[in-house]
Amino acid sequence: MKKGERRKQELLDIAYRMFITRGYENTSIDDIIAEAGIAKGTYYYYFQSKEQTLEEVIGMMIEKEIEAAGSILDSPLPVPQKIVAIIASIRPAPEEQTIEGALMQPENIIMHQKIKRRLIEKVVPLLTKAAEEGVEQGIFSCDNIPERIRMMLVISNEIFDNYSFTDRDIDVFIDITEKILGAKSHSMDFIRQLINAPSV
Amino acid sequence: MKKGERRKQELLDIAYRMFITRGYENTSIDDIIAEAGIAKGTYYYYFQSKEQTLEEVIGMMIEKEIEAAGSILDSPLPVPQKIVAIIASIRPAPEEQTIEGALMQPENIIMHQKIKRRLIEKVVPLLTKAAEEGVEQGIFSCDNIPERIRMMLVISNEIFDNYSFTDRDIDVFIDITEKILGAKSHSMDFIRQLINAPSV
DNA sequence: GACAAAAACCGACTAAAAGTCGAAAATATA
DNA sequence: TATATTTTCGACTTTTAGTCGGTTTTTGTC
Repeated sequence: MKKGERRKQELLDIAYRMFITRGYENTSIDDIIAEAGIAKGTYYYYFQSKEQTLEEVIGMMIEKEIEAAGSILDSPLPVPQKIVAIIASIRPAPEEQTIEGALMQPENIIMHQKIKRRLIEKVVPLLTKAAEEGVEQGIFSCDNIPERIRMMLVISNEIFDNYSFTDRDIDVFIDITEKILGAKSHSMDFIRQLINAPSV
Repeated sequence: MKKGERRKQELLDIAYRMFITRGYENTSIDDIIAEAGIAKGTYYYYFQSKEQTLEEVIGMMIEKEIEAAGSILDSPLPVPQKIVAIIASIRPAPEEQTIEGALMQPENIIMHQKIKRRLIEKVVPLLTKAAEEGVEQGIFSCDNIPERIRMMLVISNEIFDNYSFTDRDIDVFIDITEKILGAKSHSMDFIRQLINAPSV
């Protein structure tokens, strides 16, 4: 009764790899089962549909990212750095965005979109905690924290994922972030360094 | 040499209607040609692919919406009202969102996403003009206006399109909008009425 | 170890849909 | 009328998701 679990995981791994390399739409079930060396029927023994597979693959990705975000939350970083680090951590990992740039490609809108949605749902509570900490410390000053956090996430997603952003975008993002949370002006300028530096 | 144009328009109209009612994914070429009473070959005489049809259908929609937005821009409304009215006007028309709610349904992510992208590109310049007017009048105070406008649009899209939003979302949206543009606090409270009232 | 039940696996088959193509019909042009 | 151009036709190909009845393998039980 354990073999099944292993097989399913194997299939999920293959699907994951293929989805992010060639894209969800460009990956056929036949591709997956060829790679796994199994028959159609076996595949459908483990999954109800291709879309359900996607759903589970995304679940896997999210889990990992949330885990990473959680450990940042528990770290001893200053609150603003924590928040920014968490936002940065939920950005698709390099291998997920660079391999043929599949994740952002137009043919992968669906996958990309689904990831974003589910990630936001999961991350809002974490960031809310961090922001509340900031309010207690007097660094931030605002109400309706979860709603504000969600809007921050929406902005950072759209700006940094979809468009080639400029320095002015960053300036505006920093300004807005400070104002959304009621932080002191320029207190989050450090974001600029984070963005400019690590793009190797 | 005119019959072709009419036929193409006819097909675009049918495609438009079907895409927004049953969704892009759920509409087959066969559906479209059955409705039009023509053969496959004829369809492909006018369109290279299904996706190109979608692209052109979206083009049609955008055109109309931009036209409406443009006339708002030229109206004698106060600047803040102008901006909000334009943002409201680019929201999918009632017939586009309510018929089976197809536009927002998960199976229509692609279409929805494409519309949003292209609409933002087109609307940013218009709203930028309005906002600049506001700065000249001393109602707003900010730099990097196009970038700020884009972020406003991103927020309003995400919040109002995708989730069932709450009163707190609206409060936060108003607050953020004021701060993004550097408007006086509570100067944009009128947004609340617009949202609560006209949902008939 | 025998054996039955459950789990895992197989692959030919179906169905739906996008897109192709060569030829026919309609229309314009000379 | 003859010819060229535009428009239309529909059978055909290809690709892909998903089904199904049957077979093999694994597992628990006596």
